[in-house]
Amino acid sequence: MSRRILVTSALPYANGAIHLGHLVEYIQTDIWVRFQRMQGHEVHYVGADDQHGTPIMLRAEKEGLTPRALVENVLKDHTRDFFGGLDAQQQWIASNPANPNLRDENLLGGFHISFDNYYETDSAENETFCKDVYSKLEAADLIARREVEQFYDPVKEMFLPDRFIKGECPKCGAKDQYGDSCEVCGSTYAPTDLKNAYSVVSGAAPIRKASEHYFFKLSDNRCEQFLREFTREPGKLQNEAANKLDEWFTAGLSDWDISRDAPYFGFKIPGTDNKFFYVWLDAPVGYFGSFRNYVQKQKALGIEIDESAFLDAAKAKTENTEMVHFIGKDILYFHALFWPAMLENSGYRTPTQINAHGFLTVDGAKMSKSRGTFITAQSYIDAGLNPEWLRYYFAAKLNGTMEDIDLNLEDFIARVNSDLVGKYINIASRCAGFITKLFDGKLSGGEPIYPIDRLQAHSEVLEKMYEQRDYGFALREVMSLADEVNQFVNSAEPWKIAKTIADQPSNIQNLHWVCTNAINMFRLLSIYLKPILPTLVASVEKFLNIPELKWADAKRLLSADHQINEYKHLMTRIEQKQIDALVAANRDSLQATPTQPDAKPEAKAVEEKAEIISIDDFSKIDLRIAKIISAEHVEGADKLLKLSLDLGEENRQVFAGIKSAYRPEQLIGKLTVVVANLAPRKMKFGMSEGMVLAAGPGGKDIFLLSPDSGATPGMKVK
RNA sequence: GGCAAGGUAGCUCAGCUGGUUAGAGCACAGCACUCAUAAUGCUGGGGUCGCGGGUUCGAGUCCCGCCCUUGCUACCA
Repeated sequence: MSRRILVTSALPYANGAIHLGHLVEYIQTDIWVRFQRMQGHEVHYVGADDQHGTPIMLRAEKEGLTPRALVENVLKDHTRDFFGGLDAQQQWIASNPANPNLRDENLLGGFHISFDNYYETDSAENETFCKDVYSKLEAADLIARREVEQFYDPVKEMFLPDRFIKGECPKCGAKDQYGDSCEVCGSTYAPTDLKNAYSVVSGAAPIRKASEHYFFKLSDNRCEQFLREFTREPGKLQNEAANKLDEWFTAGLSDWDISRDAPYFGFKIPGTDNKFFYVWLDAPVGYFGSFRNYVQKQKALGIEIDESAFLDAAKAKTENTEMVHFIGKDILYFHALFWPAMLENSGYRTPTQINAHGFLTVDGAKMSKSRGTFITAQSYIDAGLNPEWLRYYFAAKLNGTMEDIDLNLEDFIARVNSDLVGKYINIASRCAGFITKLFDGKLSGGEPIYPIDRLQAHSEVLEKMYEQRDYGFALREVMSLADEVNQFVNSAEPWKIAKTIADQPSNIQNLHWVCTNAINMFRLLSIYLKPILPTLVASVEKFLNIPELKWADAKRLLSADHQINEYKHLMTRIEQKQIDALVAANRDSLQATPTQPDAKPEAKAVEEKAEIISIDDFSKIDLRIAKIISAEHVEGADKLLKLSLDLGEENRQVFAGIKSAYRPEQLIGKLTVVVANLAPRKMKFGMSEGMVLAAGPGGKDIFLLSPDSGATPGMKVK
């Protein structure tokens, strides 16, 4: 039975470039979407840029642009990275508006994310939906208003989100800490607890100011009852996701603040002068906005899609349509609590399935600009790397759980080269020559040879794995089938048969049949890989001279006398130097152009320069070279390492907040610089008699100062 | 801190409801083959399954504690 599915990927924030971390999600979704299309299901895959909110407003101002101009620029970049730009997408759709399976894959660029529509949240369609949802919630008495007191920037005349306030940690006194938690001592607190707080926007001291806010009454019984059932419905969420959400029920749901005060880039709340919908309200609604926009565009092409069958609660039920979201584990709450509760109470259909995936690390660590592993989609394409290499590698790692996946660059090269080129492509490469040279490209007939039946029989289990998003399992199976095919060719030894033809002309049939079988096996593997490798398989279809492969084609084999085309290289290998260049490019470009790829504003906040001091002031600080004699973890401390330092004359014990960036064994024997006359400080874990100097924003990016060789412990720094 | 999840060969990962000498791919060593972009096939070395307890005839698999990694923690997005 044919399914009807509306599929979404989370909307990327229009405040920076698409990077490899984003791509995990789009590739995961795209593979699932393409698989469903190959099954013959009706799939509508929509996405959009998430364009509202304070960070975008402020960034636009900094760049001297209107927010609208900024998000339009970003939209161009995002769509270029995903599929080669909106023009390319339109051409792709126009190549066969009705059937995505039959569109010309080569028209898509970027990472071949096959959105049927990619739109924006700052759109008329989205605004209409937001207002409609809101008015229905209001009519259902699910909107509350109450005063909220917040920090306010009197210079900038705006309310400040947590992340735009810094100050001293109320617990340990560390400076320049954000409004929610201290990176030095790890304690969490409210922004109102900060001492000597200042606005990151203007530097002014924020004042407390009250304002009326609008809340979605999530605490209402109707919401809680619904959500408790919703989150535990089988197939709705991964188990671990449902477990995680229980936390919120245990803690008790509280109302959700959905308004923001002007100035704000967003939609005005109906009936107010200066209140806007919080960006997280209009972002998921943006799925609907994009879908409506798509329905209209398709209509212009003469194709009718029944919008209400997908969006209206009652109709979605009778028409049995599905809505499937793909998201990152970090935004589970928004999609599994706020979003369904809003939909349920405003007459819209709720999600059928919410699939959360984990995060991407590169070489086992968080993506880092200083290491060059914060790799943008654009830099990957520009470096001439094949997008399908990455699609394959991610697919090989994805398994349908919320676990993080690691892009190990060495493994990436090895895996793509050996699996894709060495095993799979090699099958066509080693057999096609015989067919072309000896048989004019024509295949033969006969009884199928083992293991071709095994390959065909795998269709079902692979189908199940794709459906469950366990692409890693699917690929292990496919590659082990590819191994069997290579074993088959090795044992059939067509090259030896070819040499016997002169003496025994009848052997030629045998040779023909062996190669035909191998080509058929190659075709079967291609079907199974097609959701992951759309362009490669498009080339395979051309080589085999066959129409676009569908999943059901695995039941059939190529007919006798079928004519194939001459084999040309289908895929090249990755070279180490290409990866080196990619990493280098990401390291350099970020130093040259201070772009802000982070969605989170704190990553781009510039450290304020301190006030001017005299040389006398500086000379008060006694800086000394110190050698780290020992370094160890401190029991119970999240951020600290306990260091023993040799200062020449004496040894000192210092607690340094560098645990997140260094392992103790890395430090032992190292020389560094220490503030020797800092007043000793009693800490929870003992006395700290000095301070080692380090630079960087924190987390993994802390860099200990070290002197050039020749310096010895105790030397004064001046 | 609380919660969710992870920690298995050098690297990346499989190991379902506990059951014989713990698996694969890559890397490494040897052999075979030469049709294929030095690809492929065969053989082999390599693991105290994070640490410590416990349950059991039997634990990588279940329970408890600890350590480490990641994420979330509601007026950040």
